Amino acid sequence: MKIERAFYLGKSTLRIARGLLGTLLVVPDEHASRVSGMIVETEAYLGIEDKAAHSYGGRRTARNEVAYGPGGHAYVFFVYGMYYQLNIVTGPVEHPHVVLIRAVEPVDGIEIMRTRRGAMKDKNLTSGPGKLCIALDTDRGLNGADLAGGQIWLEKYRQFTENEIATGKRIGIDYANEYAAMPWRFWVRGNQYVSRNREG
DNA sequence: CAAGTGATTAGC
DNA sequence: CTAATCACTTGC
Repeated sequence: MKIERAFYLGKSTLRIARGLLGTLLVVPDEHASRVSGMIVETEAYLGIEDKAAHSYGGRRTARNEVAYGPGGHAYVFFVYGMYYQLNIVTGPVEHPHVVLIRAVEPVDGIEIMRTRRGAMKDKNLTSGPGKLCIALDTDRGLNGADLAGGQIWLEKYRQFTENEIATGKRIGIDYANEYAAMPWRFWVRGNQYVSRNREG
């Protein structure tokens, strides 16, 4: 069952980032009907105040424009000359909070993911933000896509309890000074598809 | 551990 | 216009 729009419009992006663990990220596919993975790792980016966020200080560019739109849409951007990263926009209009999807566990269409990822061990198929975008074929064509539409969406799948979820600092944002230490990364404890195994 | 990669951004 | 940067991955 598709996640309802109200969920994405919630006040606390941190709660949404936690709540996304265990939901299924689904992309339709012409060969396999659909390709999907269960979200096992997320990071919250808290808009204007967050030095690690693209919208820090109110920065507003062509790239991050969709983050200023209403929650419940995909924000996809390109980085390091090679990789896409998939985010979920949260909160109301003019409130540029997003949740980065850092890792999923393959559920539907694993054969297609193997083809897209090349000669890779299964545990490397979707265990990172760039990897999962290749496996699920989520590129800039999905930037701004409505999660209530038919291009990409999330479904309820599993629930994790408090102690199955771990929290720590975010990855790859050391430039963000005091915000680099904020515990805004969430992951499913012990899951082999989490991008790195470390506490924090 | 460092190279690769090019869109995006800020700063002239 | 130009130069620096970058929410990563892979292969050495």
